[in-house]
Amino acid sequence: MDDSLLPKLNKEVSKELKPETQASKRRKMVQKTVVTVRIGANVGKLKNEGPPSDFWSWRKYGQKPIKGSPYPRGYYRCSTSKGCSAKKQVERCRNDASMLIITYTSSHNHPGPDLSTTNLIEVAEEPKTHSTLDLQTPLKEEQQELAQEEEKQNEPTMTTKEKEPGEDHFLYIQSPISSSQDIIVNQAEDPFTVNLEKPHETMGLVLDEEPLCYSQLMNFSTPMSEENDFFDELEELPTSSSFTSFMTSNFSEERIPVVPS
DNA sequence: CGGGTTTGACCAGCGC
DNA sequence: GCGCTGGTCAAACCCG
Repeated sequence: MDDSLLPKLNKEVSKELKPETQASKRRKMVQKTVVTVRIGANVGKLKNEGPPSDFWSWRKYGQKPIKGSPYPRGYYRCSTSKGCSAKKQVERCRNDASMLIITYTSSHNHPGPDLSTTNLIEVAEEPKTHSTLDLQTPLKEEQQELAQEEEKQNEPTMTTKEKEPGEDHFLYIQSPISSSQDIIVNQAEDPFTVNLEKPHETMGLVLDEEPLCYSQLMNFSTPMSEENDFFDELEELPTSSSFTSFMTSNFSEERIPVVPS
Protein backbone atom coordinates (compact mmCIF):
# COMPACT_ATOMS: atom_id res chain seq x y z
CA MET A 1 0.00 0.00 0.00
CA ASP A 2 0.97 3.54 -0.30
CA ASP A 3 2.02 3.91 3.22
CA SER A 4 4.43 6.56 2.17
CA LEU A 5 1.49 8.84 1.99
CA LEU A 6 -0.17 9.97 5.13
CA PRO A 7 2.21 8.20 7.41
CA LYS A 8 0.30 9.00 10.51
CA LEU A 9 -2.96 7.99 9.15
CA ASN A 10 -1.72 4.76 7.75
CA LYS A 11 0.13 3.76 10.76
CA GLU A 12 -2.95 4.10 12.79
CA VAL A 13 -5.07 2.34 10.32
CA SER A 14 -2.71 -0.50 9.93
CA LYS A 15 -2.64 -0.98 13.62
CA GLU A 16 -6.26 -0.49 14.18
CA LEU A 17 -7.10 -2.64 11.29
CA LYS A 18 -7.51 -5.56 13.55
CA PRO A 19 -11.15 -6.43 13.12
CA GLU A 20 -12.22 -5.95 16.66
CA THR A 21 -10.08 -3.00 17.49
CA GLN A 22 -11.34 -1.09 14.61
CA ALA A 23 -14.81 -1.31 15.92
CA SER A 24 -13.68 -0.34 19.34
CA LYS A 25 -11.72 2.56 18.11
CA ARG A 26 -14.23 5.07 19.15
CA ARG A 27 -16.79 5.34 21.82
CA LYS A 28 -19.44 3.62 19.89
CA MET A 29 -19.54 -0.08 20.05
CA VAL A 30 -17.49 -1.04 22.99
CA GLN A 31 -18.18 -3.32 25.80
CA LYS A 32 -17.41 -1.59 28.98
CA THR A 33 -17.16 -2.72 32.50
CA VAL A 34 -17.17 0.12 34.89
CA VAL A 35 -15.66 -0.47 38.26
CA THR A 36 -15.76 2.07 40.95
CA VAL A 37 -13.17 1.74 43.62
CA ARG A 38 -13.18 3.61 46.78
CA ILE A 39 -9.67 4.27 47.83
CA GLY A 40 -9.75 5.23 51.41
CA ALA A 41 -6.44 5.82 53.04
CA ASN A 42 -4.79 4.12 50.19
CA VAL A 43 -5.14 7.02 47.95
CA GLY A 44 -1.77 8.10 49.04
CA LYS A 45 -0.23 4.72 48.95
CA LEU A 46 -1.29 3.79 45.54
CA LYS A 47 0.68 5.30 42.81
CA ASN A 48 -0.83 8.33 41.33
CA GLU A 49 -4.32 7.50 40.27
CA GLY A 50 -3.87 4.31 42.12
CA PRO A 51 -5.40 1.88 39.73
CA PRO A 52 -5.83 -1.19 41.82
CA SER A 53 -3.45 -3.70 40.45
CA ASP A 54 -5.10 -6.73 39.04
CA PHE A 55 -2.85 -9.54 38.29
CA TRP A 56 -2.32 -8.22 34.84
CA SER A 57 0.14 -5.53 34.33
CA TRP A 58 -1.01 -2.39 32.66
CA ARG A 59 0.94 0.10 30.69
CA LYS A 60 -0.22 3.64 30.53
CA TYR A 61 -0.47 4.93 27.02
CA GLY A 62 -2.22 8.17 27.47
CA GLN A 63 -3.81 10.67 29.72
CA LYS A 64 -6.37 13.27 28.97
CA PRO A 65 -8.10 15.94 30.93
CA ILE A 66 -11.80 15.29 30.86
CA LYS A 67 -14.24 18.04 30.35
CA GLY A 68 -16.06 18.81 33.52
CA SER A 69 -13.77 16.78 35.64
CA PRO A 70 -10.89 18.24 37.61
CA TYR A 71 -9.05 14.97 37.29
CA PRO A 72 -7.49 13.60 34.14
CA ARG A 73 -8.33 10.20 32.79
CA GLY A 74 -5.57 7.72 32.34
CA TYR A 75 -5.54 5.19 29.56
CA TYR A 76 -4.00 1.82 30.23
CA ARG A 77 -3.32 -1.15 28.09
CA CYS A 78 -2.60 -4.67 29.17
CA SER A 79 1.09 -5.36 28.96
CA THR A 80 0.94 -8.82 30.40
CA SER A 81 0.64 -10.30 26.99
CA LYS A 82 1.87 -8.63 23.92
CA GLY A 83 -1.11 -9.11 21.73
CA CYS A 84 -3.61 -8.46 24.43
CA SER A 85 -6.05 -5.75 23.53
CA ALA A 86 -7.47 -5.31 26.98
CA LYS A 87 -7.64 -1.74 28.07
CA LYS A 88 -8.80 0.23 30.98
CA GLN A 89 -9.44 3.81 31.76
CA VAL A 90 -8.85 5.17 35.18
CA GLU A 91 -10.28 8.38 36.40
CA ARG A 92 -11.38 9.84 39.64
CA CYS A 93 -14.90 10.59 40.49
CA ARG A 94 -15.33 14.22 39.85
CA ASN A 95 -17.18 14.74 43.06
CA ASP A 96 -15.30 12.33 45.18
CA ALA A 97 -11.59 12.20 44.79
CA SER A 98 -11.42 9.10 46.89
CA MET A 99 -13.36 7.22 44.31
CA LEU A 100 -11.72 5.74 41.30
CA ILE A 101 -13.73 4.96 38.25
CA ILE A 102 -12.12 2.24 36.25
CA THR A 103 -13.57 1.40 32.91
CA TYR A 104 -12.46 -1.82 31.32
CA THR A 105 -12.76 -2.30 27.62
CA SER A 106 -11.87 -5.09 25.28
CA SER A 107 -10.85 -8.44 26.57
CA HIS A 108 -7.75 -10.25 27.58
CA ASN A 109 -6.82 -12.78 24.98
CA HIS A 110 -4.66 -14.64 27.40
CA PRO A 111 -5.18 -16.33 30.72
CA GLY A 112 -4.34 -14.56 33.89
CA PRO A 113 -0.91 -15.12 35.34
CA ASP A 114 -2.11 -17.00 38.33
CA LEU A 115 -5.80 -17.30 38.50
CA SER A 116 -5.93 -20.54 40.36
CA THR A 117 -3.91 -19.32 43.25
CA THR A 118 -5.57 -16.05 43.41
CA ASN A 119 -7.96 -15.12 46.09
CA LEU A 120 -11.07 -14.63 44.17
CA ILE A 121 -13.72 -13.37 46.40
CA GLU A 122 -16.52 -12.89 44.14
CA VAL A 123 -19.69 -11.26 45.15
CA ALA A 124 -22.02 -11.63 42.32
CA GLU A 125 -25.62 -11.02 42.87
CA GLU A 126 -28.59 -10.64 40.68
CA PRO A 127 -29.09 -13.68 38.52
CA LYS A 128 -29.88 -11.48 35.62
CA THR A 129 -26.52 -9.97 35.93
CA HIS A 130 -25.12 -13.39 35.78
CA SER A 131 -26.66 -13.78 32.42
CA THR A 132 -24.45 -11.02 31.28
CA LEU A 133 -21.43 -11.96 33.22
CA ASP A 134 -21.84 -15.61 32.86
CA LEU A 135 -19.41 -17.00 35.28
CA GLN A 136 -18.41 -19.92 33.27
CA THR A 137 -14.97 -20.37 34.59
CA PRO A 138 -14.92 -23.73 36.33
CA LEU A 139 -12.95 -22.62 39.29
CA LYS A 140 -15.40 -19.90 39.79
CA GLU A 141 -18.01 -22.23 41.05
CA GLU A 142 -16.29 -22.39 44.32
CA GLN A 143 -15.66 -18.76 44.31
CA GLN A 144 -19.21 -18.16 43.60
CA GLU A 145 -20.33 -20.05 46.59
CA LEU A 146 -17.87 -18.25 48.71
CA ALA A 147 -18.98 -15.05 47.26
CA GLN A 148 -22.56 -15.69 47.93
CA GLU A 149 -21.85 -16.60 51.45
CA GLU A 150 -19.90 -13.50 51.95
CA GLU A 151 -22.56 -11.58 50.29
CA LYS A 152 -25.09 -12.83 52.72
CA GLN A 153 -22.95 -12.01 55.60
CA ASN A 154 -21.96 -8.66 54.46
CA GLU A 155 -24.86 -7.13 52.73
CA PRO A 156 -27.87 -9.24 52.00
CA THR A 157 -29.88 -6.23 51.06
CA MET A 158 -27.35 -5.10 48.61
CA THR A 159 -28.65 -7.29 45.86
CA THR A 160 -30.94 -4.70 44.54
CA LYS A 161 -30.08 -1.10 44.86
CA GLU A 162 -32.19 1.55 46.29
CA LYS A 163 -32.39 3.20 42.97
CA GLU A 164 -33.99 1.17 40.31
CA PRO A 165 -34.26 -2.45 41.21
CA GLY A 166 -33.72 -4.60 38.25
CA GLU A 167 -32.45 -1.96 36.01
CA ASP A 168 -28.99 -1.55 37.29
CA HIS A 169 -26.11 -3.69 36.38
CA PHE A 170 -24.09 -3.17 39.43
CA LEU A 171 -21.98 -5.69 41.04
CA TYR A 172 -20.84 -4.93 44.42
CA ILE A 173 -17.62 -6.50 45.31
CA GLN A 174 -15.69 -6.81 48.44
CA SER A 175 -12.49 -5.72 47.04
CA PRO A 176 -9.61 -8.10 47.40
CA ILE A 177 -7.62 -5.67 45.45
CA SER A 178 -6.53 -3.41 48.09
CA SER A 179 -7.39 -2.60 51.59
CA SER A 180 -10.34 -0.45 52.36
CA GLN A 181 -11.50 -0.45 48.85
CA ASP A 182 -15.04 -0.82 47.87
CA ILE A 183 -15.75 -1.83 44.41
CA ILE A 184 -18.81 -1.64 42.35
CA VAL A 185 -18.86 -3.16 39.00
CA ASN A 186 -21.23 -1.89 36.50
CA GLN A 187 -21.78 -3.76 33.35
CA ALA A 188 -22.09 -1.16 30.75
CA GLU A 189 -22.29 -2.52 27.31
CA ASP A 190 -23.18 -1.47 23.95
CA PRO A 191 -26.90 -0.86 23.84
CA PHE A 192 -27.20 -3.06 20.84
CA THR A 193 -25.60 -5.88 22.60
CA VAL A 194 -27.83 -5.37 25.50
CA ASN A 195 -30.84 -5.39 23.34
CA LEU A 196 -29.75 -8.57 21.79
CA GLU A 197 -28.96 -10.34 24.94
CA LYS A 198 -31.33 -8.78 27.33
CA PRO A 199 -34.17 -7.15 25.50
CA HIS A 200 -36.03 -6.69 28.69
CA GLU A 201 -33.26 -4.94 30.39
CA THR A 202 -32.66 -1.30 30.17
CA MET A 203 -29.27 0.18 30.27
CA GLY A 204 -30.49 3.21 31.97
CA LEU A 205 -27.37 3.74 33.88
CA VAL A 206 -24.08 4.15 32.35
CA LEU A 207 -22.13 5.19 35.32
CA ASP A 208 -19.56 6.60 33.12
CA GLU A 209 -21.70 9.58 33.05
CA GLU A 210 -22.72 9.76 36.62
CA PRO A 211 -20.31 8.26 39.02
CA LEU A 212 -22.08 10.05 41.74
CA CYS A 213 -24.49 7.28 42.27
CA TYR A 214 -21.59 5.11 43.21
CA SER A 215 -20.89 7.27 46.12
CA GLN A 216 -24.40 6.93 47.22
CA LEU A 217 -24.22 3.23 46.88
CA MET A 218 -21.06 3.19 48.79
CA ASN A 219 -22.56 5.04 51.63
CA PHE A 220 -25.55 2.90 51.45
CA SER A 221 -23.62 -0.22 52.00
CA THR A 222 -20.99 -0.39 54.56
CA PRO A 223 -18.72 -3.28 54.08
CA MET A 224 -15.42 -4.40 55.36
CA SER A 225 -13.95 -4.40 58.68
CA GLU A 226 -11.91 -7.37 59.53
CA GLU A 227 -11.04 -8.19 56.00
CA ASN A 228 -9.41 -4.90 55.92
CA ASP A 229 -6.29 -6.26 57.41
CA PHE A 230 -6.44 -9.29 55.27
CA PHE A 231 -6.67 -7.34 52.10
CA ASP A 232 -4.06 -5.04 53.28
CA GLU A 233 -1.61 -7.79 52.82
CA LEU A 234 -2.99 -8.66 49.48
CA GLU A 235 -2.36 -5.21 48.38
CA GLU A 236 1.26 -5.93 47.96
CA LEU A 237 0.68 -9.07 46.07
CA PRO A 238 0.04 -9.16 42.38
CA THR A 239 -3.01 -11.09 43.18
CA SER A 240 -6.60 -10.40 43.41
CA SER A 241 -9.39 -9.38 41.66
CA SER A 242 -12.73 -10.45 41.44
CA PHE A 243 -13.48 -7.97 38.84
CA THR A 244 -10.76 -9.16 36.64
CA SER A 245 -12.42 -12.47 36.57
CA PHE A 246 -15.59 -10.66 35.82
CA MET A 247 -13.96 -9.28 32.83
CA THR A 248 -12.59 -12.55 31.82
CA SER A 249 -15.93 -14.11 31.91
CA ASN A 250 -17.81 -11.18 30.68
CA PHE A 251 -15.60 -10.45 27.78
CA SER A 252 -14.81 -13.95 26.92
CA GLU A 253 -17.56 -14.17 24.43
CA GLU A 254 -14.97 -14.45 21.75
CA ARG A 255 -13.62 -17.58 23.18
CA ILE A 256 -16.46 -18.87 25.19
CA PRO A 257 -19.83 -19.10 23.55
CA VAL A 258 -21.61 -18.21 26.74
CA VAL A 259 -23.96 -20.81 27.88
CA PRO A 260 -26.38 -19.69 30.54
CA SER A 261 -27.15 -23.32 31.11
C1' DC B 1 19.24 -1.85 28.86
C1' DG B 2 14.44 -2.74 29.07
C1' DG B 3 10.08 -1.52 30.44
C1' DG B 4 7.02 1.96 31.92
C1' DT B 5 5.42 6.88 32.14
C1' DT B 6 4.76 11.47 30.33
C1' DT B 7 3.22 14.55 27.04
C1' DG B 8 1.92 16.74 22.76
C1' DA B 9 -0.17 15.93 18.43
C1' DC B 10 -3.38 13.71 15.51
C1' DC B 11 -7.69 11.56 14.24
C1' DA B 12 -12.45 10.41 14.31
C1' DG B 13 -17.11 10.23 16.47
C1' DC B 14 -20.73 13.09 17.97
C1' DG B 15 -23.56 17.14 18.82
C1' DC B 16 -25.10 21.50 17.31
C1' DG C 1 -20.47 21.52 7.88
C1' DC C 2 -18.00 22.90 11.93
C1' DG C 3 -16.28 22.60 16.35
C1' DC C 4 -15.69 19.99 20.49
C1' DT C 5 -14.21 16.18 22.92
C1' DG C 6 -12.45 11.70 23.68
C1' DG C 7 -9.19 8.07 22.39
C1' DT C 8 -4.74 6.66 20.52
C1' DC C 9 -0.02 7.06 18.99
C1' DA C 10 4.72 7.77 19.41
C1' DA C 11 8.88 10.20 20.77
C1' DA C 12 11.22 11.58 24.74
C1' DC C 13 12.13 10.84 29.31
C1' DC C 14 12.51 8.28 33.71
C1' DC C 15 13.29 4.45 36.72
C1' DG C 16 14.77 -0.14 38.21
